[in-house]
Amino acid sequence: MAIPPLHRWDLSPDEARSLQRELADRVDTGSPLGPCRLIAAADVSYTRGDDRLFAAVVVIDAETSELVERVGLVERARYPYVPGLLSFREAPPVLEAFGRLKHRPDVLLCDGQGIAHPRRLGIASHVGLWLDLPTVGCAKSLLCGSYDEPGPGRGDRSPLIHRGEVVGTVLRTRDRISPVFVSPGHRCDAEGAVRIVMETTGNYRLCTPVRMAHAFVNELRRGAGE
DNA sequence: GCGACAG
DNA sequence: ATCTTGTCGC
Repeated sequence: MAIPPLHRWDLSPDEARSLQRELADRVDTGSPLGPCRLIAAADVSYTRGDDRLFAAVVVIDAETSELVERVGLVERARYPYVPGLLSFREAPPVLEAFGRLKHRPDVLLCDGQGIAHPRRLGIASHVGLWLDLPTVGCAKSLLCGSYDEPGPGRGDRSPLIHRGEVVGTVLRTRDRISPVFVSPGHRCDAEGAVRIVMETTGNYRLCTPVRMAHAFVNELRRGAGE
């Protein structure tokens, strides 16, 4: 099924930021996340010398934790990395890869922020709007906002606040390990975002779907060049 | 003006 | 993200 284009991607940084403010109004972070049988995750990696970009989307069966399907691709980066504009660089290839899936996942976990973004449109939210699919932002580091250090145990959390708003959750996925930054992408609330991440996290800091996407994307780099 | 800044 | 050596710990 083809993805209906929401907008162009070749925008100047100023135009991109303006568009983010408009799109942010369409993001739904009030709906609870329903049952998730098929969980997808996306990740992107680059090579150093050239401008090649590798993207991957994996689909995992929530019950068995087994890989159901995966799609990977290589293409030229068309946008530079600009803090706050990550989706303009990574979303296009992720959407392309997602579009080649045979299955329709119940949720997509993205490596990056959801609404925990200066203009409330991190890559997870942006991709969620394009796909009209529940998405969750799973970032390894902070982009904006402040928080109190969460407790030391797995499951301990602390709200991430930006300009007086709760934009996400700083979540400890493993005892005594640095927390991750979870935020709703689209069609999902804060509770649902934390729930899906906790349910898919094993003995590693990052949840299984994201780890599998990361492993696959690196596997692609190996067999396609570097 | 200064510092911060997902991947 | 990528580069890069050793090192601490299960």
